[in-house]
Amino acid sequence: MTETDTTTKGQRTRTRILETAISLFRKKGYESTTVRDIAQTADVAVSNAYYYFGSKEELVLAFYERLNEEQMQLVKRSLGQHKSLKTRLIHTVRCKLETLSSHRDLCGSIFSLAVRPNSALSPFSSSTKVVRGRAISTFSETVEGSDTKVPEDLRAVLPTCLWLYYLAILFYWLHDTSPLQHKTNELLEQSAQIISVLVSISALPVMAPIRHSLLQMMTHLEKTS
Amino acid sequence: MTETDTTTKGQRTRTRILETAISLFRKKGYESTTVRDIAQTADVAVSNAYYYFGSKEELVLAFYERLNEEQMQLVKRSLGQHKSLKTRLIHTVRCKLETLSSHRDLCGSIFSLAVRPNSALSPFSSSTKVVRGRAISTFSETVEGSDTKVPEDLRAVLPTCLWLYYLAILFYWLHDTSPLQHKTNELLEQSAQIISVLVSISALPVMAPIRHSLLQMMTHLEKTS
DNA sequence: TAATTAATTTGAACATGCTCAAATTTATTT
DNA sequence: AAATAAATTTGAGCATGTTCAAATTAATTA
Repeated sequence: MTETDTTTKGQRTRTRILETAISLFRKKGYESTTVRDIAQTADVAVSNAYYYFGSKEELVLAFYERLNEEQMQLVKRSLGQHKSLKTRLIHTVRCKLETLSSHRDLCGSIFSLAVRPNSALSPFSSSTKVVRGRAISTFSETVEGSDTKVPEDLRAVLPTCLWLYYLAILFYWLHDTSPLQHKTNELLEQSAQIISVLVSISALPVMAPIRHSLLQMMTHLEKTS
Repeated sequence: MTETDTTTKGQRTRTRILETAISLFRKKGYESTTVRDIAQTADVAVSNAYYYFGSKEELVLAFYERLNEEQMQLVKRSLGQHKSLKTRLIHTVRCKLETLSSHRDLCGSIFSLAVRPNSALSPFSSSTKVVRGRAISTFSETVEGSDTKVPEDLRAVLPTCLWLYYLAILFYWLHDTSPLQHKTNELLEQSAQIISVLVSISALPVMAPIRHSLLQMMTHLEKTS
């Protein structure tokens, strides 16, 4: 505790516990990392860990937020290399999965927790509003910077749609047992192709009713959740 | 144990445990129903329950299968009343949700379990292959009986697509806190509209590449999982 | 500085999913 | 029927997430 260290003892303990937890999660995964493990490694009583974090879930949420930051940075680093919506979308999703790739089982656990209604981790809950907003904004960039012409009205809802699309891919990826998850890769390329073609032709007269329905649906959904 | 009862003692115990479990799940939900609860109510030692069911999860899987049966019957009862793909799809999904409506929290728990990779409950795992197949076949009927013209090639993959679509709606429904889940209903109607229009125009030349991509994607996906 | 309040830490438990070796019951063989 | 094998049942106990009252330490007040 030097002179310049204005942090309180509790804050330091908290940080130590969190860092220990993340490190152990990285090393051994979620299930295999015991709260007792964490406490012992952080040189602290189990109940002390619970003084700072209400549950093991809360600990993993912190890790999740950190992964999110990594994802966004990795996406940004080389998104500019791609011009078409298709390749940009593939790049974005691929980067995101890349970030998660060394923690697949951990992500599975998080996803499972997040999917439970009333969970604080739920991607639709208000407690993840900030993180969700940032995630969606990533897809805004993916859309905005592309040379694919996107109808004005569609532009407003497309990022959210793509974020939902990403969640679906993520879900598939979590369950993909093929070597190196190559099946997810194929799914990604095929589906990105479909999406980009759909967006391209969305300006055609035949697509007008669909575009209209989609807009109505999305705006309605965003009203509350 | 009458003369006509050819069941073995074990079979009867197994059934008793299962029925007890389902009844308790219905009454108190998944989390609040303890294996000890089940065993005690079924007049059996905890370890005896584990002799018949490898885990609590396995018990809930049986419940899930039963709900599935109820769903299918409810769908069939009045599917014939609807002709267009759109109304048939809405009817099918609505019936399925209806069956689950009195067990929303339970379904949330099941869904959360099911979503976890390596889970026996996973909708993609081989242990749910039978149930999954039946669920998809329901959507086959939904498609087959409609007066909407579906291109031959699309017909092969559409049921699976609709089943995936149903899972998405189900997910939304689980998180829908609006009164009587009316938002889910709106989502259902809008999205069913979009799907039916997409299917209708899928035969048009503009849609050829998309249809082709979709087919390739779906057949590739179905190869293993 | 002494007293008091607040923040932090701890060890001892609890609840629940699950396992296992041993006991008991049922079925089969000789 | 006796002996043996197989199926069923049990109680005791483990592992892990979690809680809590009490102890200890740090900060504040009188």
